[in-house]
Amino acid sequence: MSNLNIMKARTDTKEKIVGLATDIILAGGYPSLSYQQISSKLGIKNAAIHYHYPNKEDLGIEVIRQEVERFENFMAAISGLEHWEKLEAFMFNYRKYLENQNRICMIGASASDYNEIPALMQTAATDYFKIIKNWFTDLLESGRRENAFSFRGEASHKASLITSAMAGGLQHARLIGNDHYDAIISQIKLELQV
Amino acid sequence: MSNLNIMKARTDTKEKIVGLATDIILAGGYPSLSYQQISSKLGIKNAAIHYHYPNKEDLGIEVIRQEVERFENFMAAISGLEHWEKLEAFMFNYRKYLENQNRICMIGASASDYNEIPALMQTAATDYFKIIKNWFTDLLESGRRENAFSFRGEASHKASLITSAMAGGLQHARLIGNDHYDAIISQIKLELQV
DNA sequence: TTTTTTACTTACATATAAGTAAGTATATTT
DNA sequence: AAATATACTTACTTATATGTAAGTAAAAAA
Repeated sequence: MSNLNIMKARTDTKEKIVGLATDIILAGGYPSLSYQQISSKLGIKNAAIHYHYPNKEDLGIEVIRQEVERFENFMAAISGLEHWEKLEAFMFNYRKYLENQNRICMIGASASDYNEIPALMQTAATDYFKIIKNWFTDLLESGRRENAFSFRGEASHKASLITSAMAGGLQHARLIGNDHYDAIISQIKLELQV
Repeated sequence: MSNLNIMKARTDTKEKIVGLATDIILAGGYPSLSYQQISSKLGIKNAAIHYHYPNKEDLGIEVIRQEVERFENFMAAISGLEHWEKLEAFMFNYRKYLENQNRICMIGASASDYNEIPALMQTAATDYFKIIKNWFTDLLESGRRENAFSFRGEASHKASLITSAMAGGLQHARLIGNDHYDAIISQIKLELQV
């Protein structure tokens, strides 16, 4: 019991650092992430962050790793749903970024700052996007086979279109409002109807 | 004659600064833009840039202003074309970013760094995107009316989908290769066919 | 109870960023 | 020919960034 609490205290700061770092990256990109912002918000010193994550790259990699982990858990959690339900769940999950002060998704943040992030983050982001794109391709392919979705052309092309439209839509919503994102979602769904 | 040359020399550095700044912003975002990079490439000193553009915001605004100007010239130049030709021209023009070392478009760069750019750049980017989206909406609407395009739903929704997919596609191409962007373009065109 | 580990803080090093003030050579205008 | 404007450079200021080395209090292990 006291052991449990201690374990919690031990990892509390470390977890909070990653949580805040994630937030900052989704709001302003990896280059905008600074030890100052994190330490001041947590009431600790910069060096405390370096203790847990020796350099910024380590922290950035951990942020992406946890994001991938979250998505894998999400995929597992909705694996039993119908095709349309899966699609809706994915879109609903994505829309949360918008509601959280116009955050964008990790893929979009990594891609737009691709030339400014360390090599290991680049490959981690690539791997992450491949997971998402493959998941979406499978969903579209099996959905069409079972007559839940209707669309022309290759499922992988359609998956490219939809994932990039969603990621781009989150970004553009910052410029012209959240309606833009919602319009994209409704258009995607409309065009998948049988 | 000598007057012309002098005029050219007078504005040469200033133009080169904006050109380089544009390139840097499309490659790494506005926060990655530094006076050092520009001055070293042009063989001048940082203060020379401050002479032409007192602060970074002035330079950033001029970059967007010139980008909008270019797009307006482009729209004017292709205004006489057929619907499909206009669409192809727009997509071809966009694809040049990819070929130029995976640059992204100005809208995508502004949107992903939205929280890191000055307020005047934010509104300039918003105005720019509205111009593009309206142009695209008009193209789709008149194209459908004249039976060149076929699609379900509202033209403005379809325009949102396409513009965000293209901007997002440029970014994602950095992660998984240019085929991703080409797949999006071919899917968009396939889905517009009558 | 002594030793060691954990999770920090203090203090500092180093780099790079934007921005400014004052000086200067050349070209242009008067 | 003298005055002025242009397009810079030199030299400096200030702020902020990542990162490191050494010290420390409390908890855990031996």
